[in-house]
Amino acid sequence: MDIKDIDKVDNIIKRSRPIQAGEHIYRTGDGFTSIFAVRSGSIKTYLLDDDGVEQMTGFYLPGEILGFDGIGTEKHGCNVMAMETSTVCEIPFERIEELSLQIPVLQRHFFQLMSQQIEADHQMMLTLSKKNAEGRVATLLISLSRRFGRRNLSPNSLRLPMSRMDIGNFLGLTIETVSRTFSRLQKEGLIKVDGREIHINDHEQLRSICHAAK
Amino acid sequence: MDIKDIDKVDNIIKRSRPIQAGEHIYRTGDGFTSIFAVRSGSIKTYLLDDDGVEQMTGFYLPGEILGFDGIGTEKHGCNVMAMETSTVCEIPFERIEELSLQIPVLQRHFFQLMSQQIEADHQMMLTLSKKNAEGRVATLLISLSRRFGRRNLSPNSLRLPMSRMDIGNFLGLTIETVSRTFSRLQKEGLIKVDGREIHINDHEQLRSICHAAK
DNA sequence: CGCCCCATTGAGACGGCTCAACTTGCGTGG
DNA sequence: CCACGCAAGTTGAGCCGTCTCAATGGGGCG
Repeated sequence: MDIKDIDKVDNIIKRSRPIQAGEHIYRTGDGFTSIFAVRSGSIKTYLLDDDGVEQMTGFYLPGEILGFDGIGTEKHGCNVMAMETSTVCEIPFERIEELSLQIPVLQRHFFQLMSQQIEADHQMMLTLSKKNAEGRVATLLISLSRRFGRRNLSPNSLRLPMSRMDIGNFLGLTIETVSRTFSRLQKEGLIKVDGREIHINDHEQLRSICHAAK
Repeated sequence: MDIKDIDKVDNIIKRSRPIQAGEHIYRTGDGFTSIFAVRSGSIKTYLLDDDGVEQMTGFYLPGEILGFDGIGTEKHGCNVMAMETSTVCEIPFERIEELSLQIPVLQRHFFQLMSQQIEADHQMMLTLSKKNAEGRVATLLISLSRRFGRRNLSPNSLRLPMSRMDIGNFLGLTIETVSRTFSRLQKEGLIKVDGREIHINDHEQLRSICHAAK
């Protein structure tokens, strides 16, 4: 993309105000107008079905993009909440569509982003369907570590943006099982746990227990 | 879309030869060039990870579109196999991208299709994470019933295109549990099972046990 | 007919859930 | 300053649903 194109894209982005922990950016059923890029903080997305069951569908860190649900129906299909004070960029989707017609690489880029989301969701299906508690927790830690590393933060020392409850909800486990699993991994020396502070001692071994095994 | 546009789209579609049961359309790592629309038969997509663990990621029936994985990386991220003799239309993705620049509603349409795939995958995450065996099987049956109905087939009487093995793999259950669950639902009178032939006696009650409960 | 594959059914093992008690950190108010 | 309540996390004991292992029953096909 050349400078002029980047400028055009830049012009349609709205910088939004900070969002407080626990505040929603949008909810299921809200009209779909925009997608969002996380600038700081951390965001969770979750389904809330009729009988009140919650399913976390994703955690989003700075640099990541969310909101691709709801293009089909014009209504958002999930809830989006800040897990801590966060800022996001709002990107009006109609503008993106218009610009995409002029800038082919932009169109390609959004197809790619959505495709990546689909692949990530499929990996998550594998995790939920085929891994035991240790494998699920290890997979989450490796994922977070990689994403922290991409932002030039230490991949070995990280602060979990989410509660045990959220982790359990995301991974299909109870908070008790999450807690016990952290304790076990710590006892085995793979990680060091102090509340939300996690230190990864042995990446290799942690990665090895990500492999599916029920 | 006006007639001329429909014609343009029609011209880029390649009608492919029939594909035999068990034959692959593409595999993980193959270069991404096209998406596919199912014309007849039925198709399954699945991940195959390093240690040989398989995770079914979707079943596709006539009228449905697959292959949105791999746009990001230019390589397909899953395997795609015909479950019975099937025919598909191949739609070269570069052609779609070119046409989308000329026909805005086409671009919108593909964004919508991918968005719907994402929402369906999130629903599947909820199913895998929060439902017990009965709920998972019931959810699959309701989904198939709805999709058969959309094709003007009976929503009450359907022939499963996939084996018990595939169902178990998809739902994160063993074939034994799938089998036992079918038997239990039959004993309760909700469905009638005869191998792959399923008759749904009580839609209402079947739908009611789809609700999450572990 | 005999073989093989798929499906069904049973018995026992085990991982994660449920329920419950206890700890820790934090904010509020006396 | 401490007392108190509250929310989040940890740990233990027992239970339950699904997996594992094994035996048996068809159905299609050479």
